[in-house]
Amino acid sequence: MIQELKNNFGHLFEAELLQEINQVGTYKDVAEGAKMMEIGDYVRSMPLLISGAIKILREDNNGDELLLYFLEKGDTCAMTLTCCLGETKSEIRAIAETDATLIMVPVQKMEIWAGKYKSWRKFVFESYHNRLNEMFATIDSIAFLKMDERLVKYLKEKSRISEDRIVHSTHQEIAYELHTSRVVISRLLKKLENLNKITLHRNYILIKNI
Amino acid sequence: MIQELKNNFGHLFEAELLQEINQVGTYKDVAEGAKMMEIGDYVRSMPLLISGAIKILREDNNGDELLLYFLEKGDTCAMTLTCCLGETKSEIRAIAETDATLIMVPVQKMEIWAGKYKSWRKFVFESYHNRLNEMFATIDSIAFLKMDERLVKYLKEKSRISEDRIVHSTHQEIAYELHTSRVVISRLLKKLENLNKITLHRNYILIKNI
DNA sequence: AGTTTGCAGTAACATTAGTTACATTGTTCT
DNA sequence: AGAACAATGTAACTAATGTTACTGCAAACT
Repeated sequence: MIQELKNNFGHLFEAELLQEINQVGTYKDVAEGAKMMEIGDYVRSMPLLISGAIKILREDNNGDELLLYFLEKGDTCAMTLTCCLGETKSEIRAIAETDATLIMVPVQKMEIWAGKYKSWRKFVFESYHNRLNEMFATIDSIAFLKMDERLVKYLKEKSRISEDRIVHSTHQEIAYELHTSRVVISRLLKKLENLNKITLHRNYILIKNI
Repeated sequence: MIQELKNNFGHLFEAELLQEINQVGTYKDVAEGAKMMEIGDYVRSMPLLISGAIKILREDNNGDELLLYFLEKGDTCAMTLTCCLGETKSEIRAIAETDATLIMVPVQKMEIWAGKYKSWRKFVFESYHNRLNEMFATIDSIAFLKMDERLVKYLKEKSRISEDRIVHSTHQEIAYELHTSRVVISRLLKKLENLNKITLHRNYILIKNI
């Protein structure tokens, strides 16, 4: 198991820290679709993502969802970082986008390592930084783009994340994640199909050249 | 000067750290409207906000702006935190919303203190956490609210930040920050006035009960 | 095979937001 | 005062998005 750890985090952490992570961390496999964190949850351990992808969602008062961003291997969840320390609740929902493997590190270690290892501090800071930048990108999309452009970005990203030219989503699911209605998505997808950029099928979409 | 530092950050930092901050930090006053950071800037020092408020803006390719959030006393700019370490450029613009006072801390200290002082680590982590939460709130507004609701939130926040029931903005300025057109803002403001929630004047708006 | 269910296609319409154009009213400058 | 300018008010229109309602089709179930 230490090998996977080294593959994904070896360039970041020194051998000693890798050892520690391997000792105290527990490996965990999650299946696609599994809910890994819910809004309001208290977090007691920190996940380091070894493989797969996690999608991070936000929800409003009416239960409407919005996709914020994806986490990929080498990432961690910024939310847990201070939830752990600060005893605050999660503001977001995390769901496995694909099957995924992760290492769960106990909360206490996080702060100890932050004092002990410079590389750990760097990792934590950079994680925050990356999450912030993803949030900026998300805000750009919502604020500056129209729905058709957001849809194209969504399809590209979804395809990239799953390493598959087929996006396995229904129109309704896409509508949820972009926070719009199914009819709107169907309409825009049909336009993309007419432009020969995608091909529509039941339950999946083939990405051609977008 | 050490007194102001203690007032705002005394509950966070131990005496020794306060001393260090006071020694290496330089106090700086900025006037309302001053541009404190531009998109693409490299950041070489970290600001701790003593008084006043800073607005943080995002810009798209066409030069259209969007207000992200405000920083208030006791806050710091999350962007600088890793820009300093990572040598990356700023993704945002910072403009003094009111006259403000801040302490500029040299970059190098930031990492040194992170290893040395637990309270500093806590502060930095919490800063990130707060910024992330503000980003969530911003995304909620953009994604889930209609323009009239966003406008009401904006006016409330603006009034709160400046501690003034009068918002000194033109319709055009508001339109920029909410990324819409002046006509739309004028229209919605007029509705709010008809609902007796505000009173419109040239160059300013009186907040009554929103 | 027949029924039920979920997904997708589409028309028709409502609402919200963005755009253009122009009038009106203060302010500032000379 | 008169000219020039900035801010606001409003109408009329367009575009984008959201909503309702109904259709056909495919998969799943009995």
